[in-house]
Amino acid sequence: MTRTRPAEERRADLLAAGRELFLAKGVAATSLDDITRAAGVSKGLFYLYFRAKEDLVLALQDQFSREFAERVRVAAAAEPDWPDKLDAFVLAGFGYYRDLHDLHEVLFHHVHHVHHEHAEQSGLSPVAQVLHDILAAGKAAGAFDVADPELTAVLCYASMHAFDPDFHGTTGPQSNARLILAAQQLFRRAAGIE
Amino acid sequence: MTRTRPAEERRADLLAAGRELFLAKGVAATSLDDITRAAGVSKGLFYLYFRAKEDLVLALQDQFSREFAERVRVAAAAEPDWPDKLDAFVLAGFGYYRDLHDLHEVLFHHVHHVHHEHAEQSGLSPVAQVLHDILAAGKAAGAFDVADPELTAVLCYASMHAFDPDFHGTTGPQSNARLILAAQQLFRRAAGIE
Amino acid sequence: MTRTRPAEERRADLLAAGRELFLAKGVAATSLDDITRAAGVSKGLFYLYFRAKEDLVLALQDQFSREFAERVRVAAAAEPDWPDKLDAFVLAGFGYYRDLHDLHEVLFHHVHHVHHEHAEQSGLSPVAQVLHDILAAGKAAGAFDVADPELTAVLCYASMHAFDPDFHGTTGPQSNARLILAAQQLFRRAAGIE
Amino acid sequence: MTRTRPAEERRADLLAAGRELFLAKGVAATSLDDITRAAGVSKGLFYLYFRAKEDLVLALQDQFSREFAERVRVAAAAEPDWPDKLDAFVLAGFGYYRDLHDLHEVLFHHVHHVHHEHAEQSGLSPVAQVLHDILAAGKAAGAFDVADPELTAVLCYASMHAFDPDFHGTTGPQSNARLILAAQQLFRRAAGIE
DNA sequence: GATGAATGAGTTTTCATTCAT
DNA sequence: TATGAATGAAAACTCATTCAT
Repeated sequence: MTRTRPAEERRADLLAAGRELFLAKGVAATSLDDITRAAGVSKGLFYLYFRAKEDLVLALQDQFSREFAERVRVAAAAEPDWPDKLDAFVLAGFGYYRDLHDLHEVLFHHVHHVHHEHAEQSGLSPVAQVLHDILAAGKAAGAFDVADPELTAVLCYASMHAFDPDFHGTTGPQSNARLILAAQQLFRRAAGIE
Repeated sequence: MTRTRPAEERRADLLAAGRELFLAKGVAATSLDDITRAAGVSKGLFYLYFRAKEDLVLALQDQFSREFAERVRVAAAAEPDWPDKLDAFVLAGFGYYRDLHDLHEVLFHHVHHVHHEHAEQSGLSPVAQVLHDILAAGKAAGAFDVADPELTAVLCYASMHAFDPDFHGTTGPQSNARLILAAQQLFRRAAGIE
Repeated sequence: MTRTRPAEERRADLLAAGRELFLAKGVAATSLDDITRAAGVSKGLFYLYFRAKEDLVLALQDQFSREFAERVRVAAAAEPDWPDKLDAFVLAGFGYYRDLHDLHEVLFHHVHHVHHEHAEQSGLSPVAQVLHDILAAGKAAGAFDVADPELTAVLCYASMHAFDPDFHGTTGPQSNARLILAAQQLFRRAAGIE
Repeated sequence: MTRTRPAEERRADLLAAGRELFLAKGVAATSLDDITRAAGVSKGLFYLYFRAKEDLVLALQDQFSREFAERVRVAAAAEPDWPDKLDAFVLAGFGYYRDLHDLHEVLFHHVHHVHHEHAEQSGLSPVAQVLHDILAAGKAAGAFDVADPELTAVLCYASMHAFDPDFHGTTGPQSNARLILAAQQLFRRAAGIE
């Protein structure tokens, strides 16, 4: 079983295994043994692709942030009207967040004092940035009325933590629908419409 | 130094030592040796008060949630007018969240699968419950206009994650003021006033 | 088998186990597992007495140097006449060196560039120092004729490396006698007598 | 870069790389990766020329001993008079020993039980053999007076360990001169002259 | 001949937990 | 009640060696 695979795929295998296991058991509780066993490779191979366990976490963080921001950006961009952009943002965010919130928590909070998650550029998380762009553009277009688009974007983004099933108490399909409606109302009201 | 102290105080000593150390170094990086040394007791004594290290974490989680909810409840109750209740809630929450967010992170995210943080009772976190009570009461009194007080409370509570200095990009006193104002506007709009 | 033993004895057990194993297999080839198994203790206990494997090596180095120097000093001091002092020094050194030369090699040369074995005080090894004291005193007493007692002591001490059975080719009891005689002749001639 | 080079050169490259790295970092701390990278070849190729890492060490030990013995032999042979032969032997030995002592240590002491350094032939190290030849020939010629030329050669050779800068305490050019003089006096006296 | 991706046993070290005193 | 010496199962990481290409 010493088959040589393309480096790209090996790396992807390890990322996938890490993602799955970190999600299931948390970063600290997942050993390198777990990861390499799940990826079907030897322990030594891991160190050919990552210098340490922490490197894998970092790579997954990067992957996560890019994916999430791209999803909500595309969903909002597909709508021509401003209120619809907000609703689409919420809906897309709900889907992604629901699926991956746990991964987010697990990836970004496993080490204390190291989660400067979005310390780059304007200091905004990629997702908050997308929402900010929408709010600012809508305000400039005269469609929205919001005093502080930047921090309102941050607050609304934070409110999406509530999409985490562990966060709010209720479950079931109709509960999802209620949550989306409540969030859409919140976002629209935050934008000063309705 | 085999002094017998009241059990209550022993327990409090250990809780205090754990709180301090978990905050400073994270749960995983804090050993029982650290905790018992800081509390000035032997390692064996720890197991007379807690069944495992995890028990201490659970006890601190409980302590944390109760304190936080009580603070915002009292702050809101002190205001007679409904909009002021919301503003007071936000202000008190901001102060508490800012101070203790690190502790929260450290306590609730150190191990996955354990942060069913508020899975008891109605499923609502104590803090979200307080906000829900305000929204529902205000709605019943005809002061608020909100479609889904429960989930709106959950969403607004979640938006307080943005109080985490690591979460939003900006810092400084005037940034704090902006954040509070933006949150108060959001909460009021969520309640259908303004 | 969780018997509590006096710390002194535990430490001595570990030192003895390390000495034996290092001698038998070398420092690098001896694992902590080997050491603790030989000492009949758990791996964890080792770290209650030494901070790392290297600490054990250092402790053994110290033990070794003190013992060796003391032996030859006492042997030489027991003889009143100067030539006899030299012979006694050689004889005692032969016995000790024979037994422990391997240990010496293993302890002092296992790490490159760290063996500043006798960098203290006058820069002389304790053993060379003893020989130097004899040569210098004998010279002062008019019994010896040696131009450079210090470096001659160092050279003679170094010549004792030949006591290592691996160093010279021959073996057997009569070979030992020959080696001692040759060394005693060398030392006396070095001292300018005979 | 799959250039086929003459086997001799490949082998020499690997020996050179090993010599350099072992000297710089010690045998244990030098990985095969280091060696093959330094030699500019693949890891697999190494095993075409040596059966194991240990083989490389053995080959270097051999190289070392032959070189050293040849140097002192030539130096002594160039002198017609017997006392001068001894002095020349010491001088050449000093130079070589000083330069390469570190390499010697690193090669011969990295693993215990392998340094039967000169267990072949007559059991004498090549260097001790050269000195023995000088002493025996000088004795036969009536120039030297020494009871046991063989073991005296071994002892004198061993005394050259003192040429190791780490062995004796003092340093500096005048210290070197003193050491050489002391050694020459010792050798001449060992040979029964002066 | 030559490569280098892959292996996996082995290493040092940590620490939650137990239990004889 | 209270102690702290002792345990031993894990963890992260290394590296000599192999072998399909």
